[in-house]
Amino acid sequence: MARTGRPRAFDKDQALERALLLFWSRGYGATSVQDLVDALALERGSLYGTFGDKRSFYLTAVQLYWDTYERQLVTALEAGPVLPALREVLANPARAQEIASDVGVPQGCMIGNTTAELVPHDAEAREIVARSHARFIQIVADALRRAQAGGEVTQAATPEAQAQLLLFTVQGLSLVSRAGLDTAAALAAVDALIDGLRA
Amino acid sequence: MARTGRPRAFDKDQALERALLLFWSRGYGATSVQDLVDALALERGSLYGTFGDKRSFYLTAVQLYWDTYERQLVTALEAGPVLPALREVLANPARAQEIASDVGVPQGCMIGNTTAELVPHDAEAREIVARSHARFIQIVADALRRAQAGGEVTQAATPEAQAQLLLFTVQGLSLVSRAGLDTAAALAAVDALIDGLRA
DNA sequence: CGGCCTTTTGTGCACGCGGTCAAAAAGTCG
DNA sequence: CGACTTTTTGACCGCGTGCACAAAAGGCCG
Repeated sequence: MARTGRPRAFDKDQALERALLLFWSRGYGATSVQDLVDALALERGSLYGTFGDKRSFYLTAVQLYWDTYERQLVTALEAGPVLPALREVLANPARAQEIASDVGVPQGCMIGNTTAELVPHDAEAREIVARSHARFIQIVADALRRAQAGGEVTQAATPEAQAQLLLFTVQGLSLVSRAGLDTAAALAAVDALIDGLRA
Repeated sequence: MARTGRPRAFDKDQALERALLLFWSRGYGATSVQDLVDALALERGSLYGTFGDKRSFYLTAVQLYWDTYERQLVTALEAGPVLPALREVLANPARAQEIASDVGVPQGCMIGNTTAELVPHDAEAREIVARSHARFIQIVADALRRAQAGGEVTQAATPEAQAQLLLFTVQGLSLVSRAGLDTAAALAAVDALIDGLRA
């Protein structure tokens, strides 16, 4: 498309990644355009010209966040026993909290943060979030279906119900962790959940 | 203290309740002082004079929210079998979502909303939220301890771990429900969790 | 080399925000 | 009645925001 003209002076992908980190750690409202301008080392006009307004920029970043997360999720579940992998999926945010107690470090799940801050009054954000939820459930339910067939996971509930429960738990864990968390207690709770799924 | 002077022209408690509903449904950032002034039918100065600035006003409302919730929680768990009561505690937000799909109606758990929006950069909010979490765990763990002793609930995990898990789930459920929820699927997930706690 | 197209740069602006203040009003009490 | 206290009222302020725009700059192509 852009066959000619002055070349961009910054790396668009890298700028998006930096913006993702900023939005992730501070949230939408608490991140000002000026913050972005400072952190990305570009000028106001360039930002608007490249990414549109602040809202589109944020939504683009959220989409990138989810795409990255989804890839990791699929990889984690595609081979080996399912329950240990799921245990890791849940344990990760619990441990992340311990490490990243500094300010300015991403906290919680960005999908969850978006749910709380934007979804109630932003239809497009709601769509992105709802789609992410659906994808999570689909991926996890597929894995659980295999695990049920293999005798690893109880058939007391449908894979979909179990996946839905895991979505609730991981979202709740990420959220609660923002208020400070006893890591050991959180891991014990995760174990209790995983044990309840065992056949 | 105020033995004399011009009497207040509005009901303070009622104003706080209305503010609670507004903050609950829109969140902190999306509720402007002007919104409050309009909804409470009082003037700006009266608001600041009575409740302090917007942030204190919000925190007061959150505290009221939690006190009310805690009272209901204690009542629900103090008699009868524990698991059906816990099932209701979890099922309520799932069903609330179905009814309250209109705009302007409270959505999700206000503690969870506060966690996402204020806790990262507000120490006082973090304290309120952390205290609420601790109280929830304490109340639920006490009930679970009784239920374990009575043979209703499995002893495969400690009551504290189980209570922590229930906190994660109820917070996650409330959060996810804001993005729209299949009520039946959510209830199935709740059942899967409760079944996993059964002795 | 010169015209062209695109991005960059930096200023400028209007709006809505949270918050303040001084004067008027409405009670109480001696 | 008149002094005193507290609340009400409504105008007002400074600030930061999201956003637009005009001019300059940089690289491609004929």
